[in-house]
Amino acid sequence: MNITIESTKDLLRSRKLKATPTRLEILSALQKRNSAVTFSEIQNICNDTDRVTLYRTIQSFVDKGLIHKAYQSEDEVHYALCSHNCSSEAHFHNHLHFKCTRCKKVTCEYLEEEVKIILPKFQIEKVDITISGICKNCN
Amino acid sequence: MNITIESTKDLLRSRKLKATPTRLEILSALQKRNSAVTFSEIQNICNDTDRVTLYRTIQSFVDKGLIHKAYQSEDEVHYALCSHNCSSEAHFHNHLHFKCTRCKKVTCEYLEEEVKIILPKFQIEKVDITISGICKNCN
DNA sequence: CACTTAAATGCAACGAAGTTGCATTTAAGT
DNA sequence: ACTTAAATGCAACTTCGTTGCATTTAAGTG
Repeated sequence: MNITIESTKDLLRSRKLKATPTRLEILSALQKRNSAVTFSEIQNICNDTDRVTLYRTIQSFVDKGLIHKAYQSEDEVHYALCSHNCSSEAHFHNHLHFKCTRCKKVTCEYLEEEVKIILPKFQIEKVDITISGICKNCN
Repeated sequence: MNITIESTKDLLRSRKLKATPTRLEILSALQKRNSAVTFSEIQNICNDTDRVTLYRTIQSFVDKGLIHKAYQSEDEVHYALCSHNCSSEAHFHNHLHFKCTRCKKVTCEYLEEEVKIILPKFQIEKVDITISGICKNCN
């Protein structure tokens, strides 16, 4: 499926978000790349948009299940596009976030074999896995 | 092995840190509990110590391998005592951080069966696993 | 196409979190 | 007791994120 401006507008509208220039800019930038973005990268993309608007835009995207937070130990929060089956309620699946120490990109990766975590007598609700190392492209 | 004030002082000195009252207070508080602490909890423990000193104390503890950051998605950074084999270089082992949604405590947990994460063509250097749910005590 | 309205934006101000420089104090070795 | 490098406290500052409010705009309606 090709990504057009119209399809991006429709995506926003389907989540009850107005298709404003700033939102289209951020969302299509995210669609074009395969890695997560930080707030400062979003600021660079939208040079003359007020930072308050950007904070609110990110928040609305998270609320509506368009993006999710992909945390990384030492630095900024990274935001990644949600996949299609991502809803507002369930952001985290059996995927993980990989931070490459060489190219610094944060990507969502999916495991062929599901991770088995056994904690007797605990109830597990959410699992976040963050890995750092050298990514496929840099290796 | 019993934990005495003297043994805590020695621990500090063995890492080339002066055994000051504030440091002893924080470190022995950490030794007494089985869960990680946040900065604001440290502030409560050391009421009349300047927050700048607390920031610097935490930093020195992290630098010297006494504590490590145990991140949690939504809230503050939590700090946990390092185990004995923890050095300044290698903070993260095959353990994970568990945040209980009921009692709010963050604890380090160890897996009997090691987690197997297979990412073909990637080089894995560090793995951080954070889990939320209901802990053993609350369950 | 003009009109309406709720949503989105920009601006100013604020608050919280963490940092830096510098003067003073203190732990610990001599 | 003396010395000195390390640790602390204070003041000031930066950065990050938030809130209130006035203005603008997307998108539905006649």
